[in-house]
This record gives sequence, structure tokens and C-alpha cells, in this order.
Amino acid sequence: MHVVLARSRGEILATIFDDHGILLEPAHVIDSLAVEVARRERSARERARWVWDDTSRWYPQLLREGVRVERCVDLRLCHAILRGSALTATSALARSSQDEWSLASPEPRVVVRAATLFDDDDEDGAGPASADPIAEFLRQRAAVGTAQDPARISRLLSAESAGALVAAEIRFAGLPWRTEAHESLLERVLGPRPRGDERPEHMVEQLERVRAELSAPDLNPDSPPELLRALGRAGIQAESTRSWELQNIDHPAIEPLLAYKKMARLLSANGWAWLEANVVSGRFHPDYVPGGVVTGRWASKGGGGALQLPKQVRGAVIADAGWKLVVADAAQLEPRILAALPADRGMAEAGASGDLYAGIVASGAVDTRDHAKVAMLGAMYGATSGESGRLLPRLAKSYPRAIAYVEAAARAGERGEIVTTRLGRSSPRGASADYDETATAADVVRARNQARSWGRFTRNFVVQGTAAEWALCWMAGLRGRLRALGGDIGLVHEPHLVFFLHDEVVVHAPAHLAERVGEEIRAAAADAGRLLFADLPVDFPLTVAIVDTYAEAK
DNA sequence: TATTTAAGCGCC
DNA sequence: AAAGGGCGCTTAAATA
Repeated sequence: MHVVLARSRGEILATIFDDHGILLEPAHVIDSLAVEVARRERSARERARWVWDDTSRWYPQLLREGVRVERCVDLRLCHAILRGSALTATSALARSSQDEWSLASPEPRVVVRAATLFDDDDEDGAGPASADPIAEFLRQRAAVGTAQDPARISRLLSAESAGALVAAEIRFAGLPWRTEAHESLLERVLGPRPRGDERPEHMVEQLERVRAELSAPDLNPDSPPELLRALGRAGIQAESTRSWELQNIDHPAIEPLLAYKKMARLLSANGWAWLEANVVSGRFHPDYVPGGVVTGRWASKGGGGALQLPKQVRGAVIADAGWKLVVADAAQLEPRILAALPADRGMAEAGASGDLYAGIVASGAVDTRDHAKVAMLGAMYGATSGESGRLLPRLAKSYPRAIAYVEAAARAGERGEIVTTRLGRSSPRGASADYDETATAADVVRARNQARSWGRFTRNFVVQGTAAEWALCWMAGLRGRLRALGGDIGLVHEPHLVFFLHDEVVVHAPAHLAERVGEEIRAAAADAGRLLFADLPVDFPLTVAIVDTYAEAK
């Protein structure tokens, strides 16, 4: 059963359809959404799927009222997939022109109130909310119906929508963050917190060494052009001031300079200011954007930088007393996806031992584990030169199916065609790099480079996008399993997801349930593998760590 | 002065 | 070691 929710002049309307899309109850006003949702969610018989324009506009309020939703359809996210997918390209939806459903989600206003984060829901705001969700719901069902294998795209839509629920729940619950631990880390690395915006002590010390070694007493190291000039005057010919380039230079100024840069990064990205802005009541609330990346990966927004939390500060992520963090990481996910996509049995076998790269060495394709890794990265990203490019042919010889698969994706992109992930997310169409007889040699070169660059994108798209689908299925399944394990006593009282990082999840769990959480995470990973690849002999092993602090994992 | 772009670096 | 895919954020520099 589907319950389509709409807002109209301050009221909430529900329209109910059965699983075949037949109208059961016409639109009627709901007095209290939380009461209505809670009632239907309790009914084992009904199995409601809530259909709404945008999960981030509906679900946070329900969570604050203590109500969880098992299943939903996020019309905006599903629309984006259906509009672009090769599997539904002939549908009316895909052939229609851009409309309000194609637009990005409007910015929900967020205010800090009483030391808690709230979304300041603008209930009558513009955006998709003003469009008719019933018409869109029916249009999307029709689009799915045009697919040759509707189960495939349906699975993707379910996973995408479940991901939106997960993102909202993670944001609501937050990642346990110990301010004192973070502060003591900052003091250890940077020195005491300075007044105002002065440089911390330890940065000043390193900077003075740099200035002395470069004979540049007034150097501002935060200005790349100025730094480059100072280096030049000291006889250092650097192309840029990037750390990895400076690393190779033998000069007494380099070591303190790199130390300074490292500290400057910590200070500006995750220093005291970050802590004050992003940690509220012992929780960091990641602001994920499901489907925010073309490949289907999540993006994040806001100063929290959820997807870029440096390893350096993860020691501040500490489980509550009596609780544990269960950290699980899908080992070598993308190479395994690459093996699974074309059912490359040889590569799948290489991964069966647990270390895919070691397996590739054992098969004799390359000599060392490092070579295996670099060669695989080259296959997935499209290396054109260097060691990676040289190793690629050896990989192609041993694993022709896998390499042919990504090569085909690259060629398709170069021809201006779209490519599609396992479950049916398609790449955008690249700008065609055509040229005619009037083109100069430079134009031709430019067009060719552009085509190759787009080919590297489509090559990576199928792997990264399918890996993202796997991760969505993994989390969606895990979410259900955790709720069952927790006994439905409330999100933050049960084991619950608190962090996600492309191929890694963190669950905050009562200590006595931590072992069982680990088992559920593994079971969910096995389910995800089957959801994407049925009974193909490819497994997706995990490393699972039960820890008190995130820094202990890996 | 305000906004946009580029450099640099963090994550996968 | 630093090539090749995807991001977001902060700061400084460039532009309006």
C-alpha cells in the first residue's frame, strides 16, 4: 500500500493506493501526521510505503516526534533516476521536458535552538512541494512499467529512497563526539587555543623556522604565490606549493613548511571553530545529500564536511558509556564490483581469498601487491601513463572480461553515449566534442582530449555507481535488521547508524548487542551482494571492528 | 564591498 | 609515487 502525502494550504492530505496503483482512498485531510504514520507503521498487515516529494522535508519532523518510517518513496530522488536511466528512456517521464521535479531540493533552513539542531521547516515553501505528488507518483510507476526488467530499476528506487531515510536518521541521531577529546588533540598538535585569530604556538614555531631558512622574515605561508616566490629566491624551483611536490625537495625549509601546512589544515578544517559550529550536545550531525553525486554516491554539505572527516580527529568519536561503535568497512569494494559486473570468474576467484590484490599476484598477472593495486586503480580510473598504464595490459591478459567491461564503458563515453550501472542509474550525456573541416589542429586535439576525459568518467561511473548501489542496499538492509535487533524501543535507544563513508558504516550500539550488530552488518552485506548480482560467485568481505573510539578501527 | 574562481587538501 | 574517477570546504586571489 502506498500513502501519498501532500501539503495544501497548511493542511496535510493523504491519498491511498494499493500495490497495483489502484486508488483505495481519495485525498483526505490528516489531523496529525505523526499519529497517522505511527498508527499505520504499527499495523503489520498494512505495510505502508510513504510517498512524499522530498524525505528531507518530511522525515526530520517525524523523527523529532519519535516516529520512524519503514519504507518510503522519495519522488524527487526517484525522478532524477528515472529521467536519466537507459532502462526507462522511452517513458513519458523521461521524454518530458524539465519541470519542478527535476530541480534540486530547496535549502531547508537550519537554526540552532536550545543546544539542539532543528530544521526550520518551511511547510508552505516553494519547490516540489507545490507540485502534485499524486500525478508524479503515477507517472513514475508508469515509467517503471516501461522497463524491460522492472525489478532492476525498482530495486534501485527502493534503495535510493531507503538511503534518504538513513541519511535523515543519521543526522537526527548524530555521531557521538567528545569535545574534550577533540580539544586535547588540538592542544597537543597546535598548542593552546590562541586568542582571536592569531596562529597557534606550534604553528608559529614552525613558521619561524621556515622564514629563517628561506630568509623571508615576513613570509605569509598561506599565500601560495608568495610562498612560491620565496621558495624560488631560496633556489627551490617548485611548480606549485602542494605538499606532495614539496616532499621531494631536499632543503631545510621543507620539513617545517610541511609541518606548518599540516597544522594549518587541521586548524582551518577541524579546529576549535569547527568544533563550536558542528558539535552540539556531544553529537556531530552529518548533513548528507543522498544522490548528491552524479554516480549515485552521497554528497555532504555544510561546514561539518561529513565525508571528509580526517583520520586525525577520529579519536574524538567515542561511544557513550555502556555503548560501542561497530565500524564496518567493505574491503576493496570497487575492484570487487569490477569483477562482479561482467562476471569475471577469474577475478572473482582472485578475491575469494580475502585479499583481491594478493590473489591477482598469486595468479601471476603481476609481481607485487602494489603493482596489482596500482593496475586495478588504473583500470577503474583510466590511467594513461606511468606505472599504472604500463601494468594495465598485463591485467587485461589475465582478466579479459573485467578489463573489456571498463574499456567498453570508456569507449561508449568517448562516442558520447551514456553508460548504466547494474541497477539502472545512467550517466549524464557528455557535451559532444565535435569539430568540422574548419577546425585547427589544436581544436582536434582539444576535442580528442575532451572525449577521452569523458571516457574516463564513464569508465569510472559504472564501477563507482554500482558500488554506491551496493552500499545503499547494504545500509537499507542493515537499517531494518538493526531495528529488529533493537526491539523497536526508539531510534537512539537501539543500535543505530551514526556514520557512512561510501564503503564504510559506523553503528552506535549498546555494548551487549555489539557482537550481534557485527553479524547483522555481515548478513546485510551478503544480502546486498545478492540483490545486485544474484548468485554470482563474488563476495564482498567486510572488516568489522567493535571499538570505543573510531580511531581504533583500521 | 561582494561574489566568483583557483589552489590546496581532506575523504572514498 | 603522486597518473587516472568522484566530491566539499577554507583561504587567498581575482573579478565584478
